[in-house]
Amino acid sequence: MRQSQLFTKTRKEIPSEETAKNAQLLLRAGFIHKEIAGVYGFLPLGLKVLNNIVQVIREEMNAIDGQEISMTALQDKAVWDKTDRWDDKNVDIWFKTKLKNDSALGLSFTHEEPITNMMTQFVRSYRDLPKFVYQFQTKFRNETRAKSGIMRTREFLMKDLYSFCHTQKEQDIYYDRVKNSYIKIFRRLGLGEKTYVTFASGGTFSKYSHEFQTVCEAGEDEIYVHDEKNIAINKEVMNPEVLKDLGIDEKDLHMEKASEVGNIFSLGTRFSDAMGLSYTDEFGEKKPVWMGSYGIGPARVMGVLAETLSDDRGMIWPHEIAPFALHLVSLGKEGSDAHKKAEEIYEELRKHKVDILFDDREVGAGEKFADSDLIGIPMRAVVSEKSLLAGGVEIKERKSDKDEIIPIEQLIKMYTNCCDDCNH
RNA sequence: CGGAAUGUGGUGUAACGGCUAACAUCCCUGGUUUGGGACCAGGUGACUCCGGGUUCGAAUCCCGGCAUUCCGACCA
Repeated sequence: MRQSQLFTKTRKEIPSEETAKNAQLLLRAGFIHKEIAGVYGFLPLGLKVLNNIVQVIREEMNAIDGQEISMTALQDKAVWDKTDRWDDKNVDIWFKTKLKNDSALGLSFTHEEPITNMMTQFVRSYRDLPKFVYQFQTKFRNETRAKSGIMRTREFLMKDLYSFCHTQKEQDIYYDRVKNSYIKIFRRLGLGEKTYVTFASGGTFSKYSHEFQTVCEAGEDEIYVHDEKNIAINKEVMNPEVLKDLGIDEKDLHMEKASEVGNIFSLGTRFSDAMGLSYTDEFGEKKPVWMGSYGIGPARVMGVLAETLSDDRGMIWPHEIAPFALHLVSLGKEGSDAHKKAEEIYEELRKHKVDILFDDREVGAGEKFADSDLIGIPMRAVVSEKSLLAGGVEIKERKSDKDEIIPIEQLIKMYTNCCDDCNH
């Protein structure tokens, strides 16, 4: 895409009302737009990043036999009455509204009830199980206090996966598959080294659940990290019993602030019992369905990336989720040889469907470099008279200070000869 | 939900209770410049968050809202 066509602009100054680093950076770079406190929209660059995060998650969900659907945001009170989660005494974050005829409606804050209710229409026999269903869907939570930019908001995208199994054992096996899938996802999202499988409260139906916590100053949680075992314990459940269960010595732990980017839960039969979701087994006996639910917040992931993968000049996106594969910067004046060369490179790469941002604007070099660093595309290629004289284009990784001149053909090859091993 | 701070052109800031609300940036015109937000000249843009009150006079003081941010509580 041509940068001259982008409707968003970068800012030099930080909006004074934002103090969270992720919000400051993403607003300055033109990735997000704040509507009200805790409610953010995504602009072209930000939406590309969000969609890339979603795509990584989608691929991994499909890899563990997930089937993608989309449930509704508007919710029927009657369904939620069955688990007693409509009552404000039990769930105090509902946004509630009404139809013209006064029927009560709610805006979804999660989907256990409606999806379990829906599955009663499709699950009858043991032959119908197991099934794994997921979606990317907007959740609404009337938080008493939104905070930390896009990391704790009132309206946000969530990937929620639900598993429906014959037995507890089958459910436990799938739970482990999801856990491994999540580890892979956060590695692909560039957060692998900082994200820990964290023991947390399991609620009513299991001793523990697992949270995926990314070490991050802006995080709301406190976790105790065990470096050798590469796991952590949430402060909420930190006690001698947990240490004993995990065979861990307290002195090997160190406390870190962290942000919860994902969690996985065994739900037992709580929801299937309440909604009447059961199956008939091979002996004609009626059995409850065992369930689990598994969440990841893609927008929060984006916030955590902004917090952890950035420097004083701007963002440093990981390859797989960067808004573009390459930032092509032309320093030549319109009509100059350098500019013409840049145009040629842009068209050539576009022909090969390489997703690049082309800075074709008529502004000073300094401004282009500053914007390029702020936007944070992993690779920058500068075309100028100077670079052409030196033999081609100057390429530089965003995360590095070293640049290098390479022939134009080599640049084209880098982005068009893609193989399984490369990240372009 | 308890506590605190802050609301002034699009953005960032300034202005003793007293002149036409100032400066920078952004934006527009023209010129110059082209490897780290460069320079010159001119120009547009604000009922100072809203509603009351005090005063000869309010951006400034008082009261009430609303909004934003932070701390705390809350977060199957």
